[in-house]
Amino acid sequence: MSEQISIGEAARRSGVKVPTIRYYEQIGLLPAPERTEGNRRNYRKDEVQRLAFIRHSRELGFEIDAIKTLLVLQDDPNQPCGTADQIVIARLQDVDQRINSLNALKVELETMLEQCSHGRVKECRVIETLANHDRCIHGHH
Amino acid sequence: MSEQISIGEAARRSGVKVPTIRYYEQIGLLPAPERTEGNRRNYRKDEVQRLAFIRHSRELGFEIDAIKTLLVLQDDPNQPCGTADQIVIARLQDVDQRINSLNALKVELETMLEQCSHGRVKECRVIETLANHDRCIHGHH
DNA sequence: CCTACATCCTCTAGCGACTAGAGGAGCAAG
DNA sequence: CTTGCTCCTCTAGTCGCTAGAGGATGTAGG
Repeated sequence: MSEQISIGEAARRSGVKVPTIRYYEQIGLLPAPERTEGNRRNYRKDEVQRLAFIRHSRELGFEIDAIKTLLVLQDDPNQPCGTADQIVIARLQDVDQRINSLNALKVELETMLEQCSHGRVKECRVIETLANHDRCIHGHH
Repeated sequence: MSEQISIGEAARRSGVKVPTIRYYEQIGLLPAPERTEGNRRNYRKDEVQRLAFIRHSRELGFEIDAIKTLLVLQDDPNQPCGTADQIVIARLQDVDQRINSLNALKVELETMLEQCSHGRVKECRVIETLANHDRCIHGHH
């Protein structure tokens, strides 16, 4: 017969924590597995594989809903992959936006630090920049 | 006497939404303002200023707890500004890390898209890359 | 066989930083 | 006087987990 895979073992193999696996089952992202006589979850290899898929997708920042769609696609290999493409493209745009705003932020934070005289709060540019958004790098709005 | 500033007006001036202002009061980030006869919040200019400070800090990604500390510093101008510095430095490191991992992500997502033949899911690299982390850009682990 | 101890089970509540909605009161303009 | 806007409080929901209580089951050693 095929191997017995406990939830702990599945966690080790997939890199998804035990409570998170149970959570995924609860929200319907992962189907409920078979149980042993003692009522313990007993995973099959393809379920562990599915967990790894989920984990990788989460690492790439996909939302649970997007992952659900991706999993449906994976289960039906004759579907055109345009939907998957679009999910990835949307995520890519999101990532680009985040990178841009984080870069702007980085500049602003660095400027704050450079201007700080390391004296008292009274003449501290850090506090003042936070207080007075107009003077900051983003300018008026 | 000084101007009457309703919560809606304070929201408009500071850029913080009305329910968020009430939330900030609830968690003790913003002191409870005076009330009018009709039990409405009545802000003073310095309170609106404080809201703008909070908003800008949030935009820069500072956590509420960090902002609490920054506000205490702002209120006591004779304190050395080293604490403020450290908060900013910590945030800067965090931002740097995020930028790095987002850039790695971007590359991976782009690679996925480039390899996709835009056919069926069966031969789609997008789905396969997600399923098979080993083959992805990050390599084995 | 007994005892530790690890692992598992379910269930509920908490996190951060809001956001949404119910149900009602106050206020200004027409 | 009525319409419609803003305001009030309160509770519950969002996302993706994480933590903890309280108990059952499984395994290894003595």
